[in-house]
Amino acid sequence: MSGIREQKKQQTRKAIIDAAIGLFTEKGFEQTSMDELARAAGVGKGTIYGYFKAKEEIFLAYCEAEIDFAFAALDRKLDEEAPLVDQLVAQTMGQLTFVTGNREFGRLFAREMVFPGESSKLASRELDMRYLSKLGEVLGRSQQLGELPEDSDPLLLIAHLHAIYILVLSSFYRDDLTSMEDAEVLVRLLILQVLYGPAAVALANTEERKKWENLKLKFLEQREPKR
Amino acid sequence: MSGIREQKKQQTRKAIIDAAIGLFTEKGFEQTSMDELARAAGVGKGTIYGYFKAKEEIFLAYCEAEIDFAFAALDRKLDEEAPLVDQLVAQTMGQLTFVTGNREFGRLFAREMVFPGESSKLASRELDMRYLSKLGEVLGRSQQLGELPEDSDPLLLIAHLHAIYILVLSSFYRDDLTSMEDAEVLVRLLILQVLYGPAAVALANTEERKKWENLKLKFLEQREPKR
DNA sequence: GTAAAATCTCGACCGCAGTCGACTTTTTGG
DNA sequence: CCAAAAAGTCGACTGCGGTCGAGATTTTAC
Repeated sequence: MSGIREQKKQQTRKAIIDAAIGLFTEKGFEQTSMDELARAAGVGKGTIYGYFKAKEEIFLAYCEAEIDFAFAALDRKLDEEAPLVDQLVAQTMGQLTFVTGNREFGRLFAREMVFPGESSKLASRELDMRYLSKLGEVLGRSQQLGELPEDSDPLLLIAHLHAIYILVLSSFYRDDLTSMEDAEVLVRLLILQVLYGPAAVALANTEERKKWENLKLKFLEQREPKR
Repeated sequence: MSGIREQKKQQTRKAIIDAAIGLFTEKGFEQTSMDELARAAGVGKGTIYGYFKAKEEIFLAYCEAEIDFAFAALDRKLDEEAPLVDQLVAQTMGQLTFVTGNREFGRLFAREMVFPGESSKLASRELDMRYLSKLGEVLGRSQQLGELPEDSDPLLLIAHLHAIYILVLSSFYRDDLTSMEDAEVLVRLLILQVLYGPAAVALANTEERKKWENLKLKFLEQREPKR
């Protein structure tokens, strides 16, 4: 009745997450063992599993904290007056920069978000909601301004933009993209294509098209030689 | 000089892969232990690591065999006379059906292909080459037939189609899609959008649009209630 | 206040992927 | 042909994530 138990539980939970944030940030996720984490949190190892189903779930809790921060920063930078394409590119690149900031962290995070296991399904859904609704706002404003055809379907566009984001993230982890500039070129072209159809490359400026030609060369080169 | 060694090595390698195919197919990847695999292959556990860097690498070798089979089947079914959109949808759905045939296998496979670790980067690159060149052929034919604007960039289109494939795969693993019919609706609409711009939904027939409306509802429903 | 029930805590323990170094087999070179 | 070097094989061992059940702590019921 008194709720002593509930109180303690909150404390313990916090202790675990705090310890995780410290250790993961310091030594990385894979390099932190559960024994270590338990010791740092001042609880038995078994206790942790009363709060989290798996190590991976602690990782997601850790991510949430980081993401809150990153999203807030992104929001501040977004310019609502800029052209639609620029806003979308900025949003996508912002996410990308954050996720790939630490390569190993990013890969784990991407894997969990894009192909979640049973245990991370809920967490992943919650996280990408925010991202999707952000895009929804941008598109909504734009549609009202007449930048988009009236009969276009916002959700379908969002799906597509999400697809682009995942693709670029994947390209990064497959070493098809090696710099953020390259990534931005690809993102911009893909977004142009979605918004304006397959002839959209023509809309890019000369500078971008040159960069794109280089990117293509690099890509094909890496695959052609049958080795 | 005699090459006895080389010969034996090929044998051993084959024995390991064969054992893996048998066990993975029968009991699944995660349920098969390296000790078991070693016993089945008739070698010591340590020996396996002379042939493969990690369990995951054996998994990819296993995948290659499966994929060869699936691709051949797909090729036979593809109708070169069909409209571009139908061909692309068929190709994408074929892949999807294969990969998700076994849910757990598919998730592991997708994770390795889309966000490969250092050890699987090469294998993943080789595998998706075939898929990409397949799409390239289809698009090439189509461009010659004038179904596509002359100034569209095939590689960019391929990138986009790949993005769609990954997105739909992801949606499947996030339970946003629960049937292959749903998946096909989404794939078709996304492809239409890429080929003909954001107003393309209008190109779908009434039946598909109804299905899409249902899909959207289900999607939003699952996210709205703050629980 | 107390005894029974419910809940939480703990670390020894399990099964696993991957390593290591002692041992065996093949190749080399004189 | 033989001994030294190189290459390959092996399973006991290590460290890890996750489980389990005995015991401690809180809540409930009277």
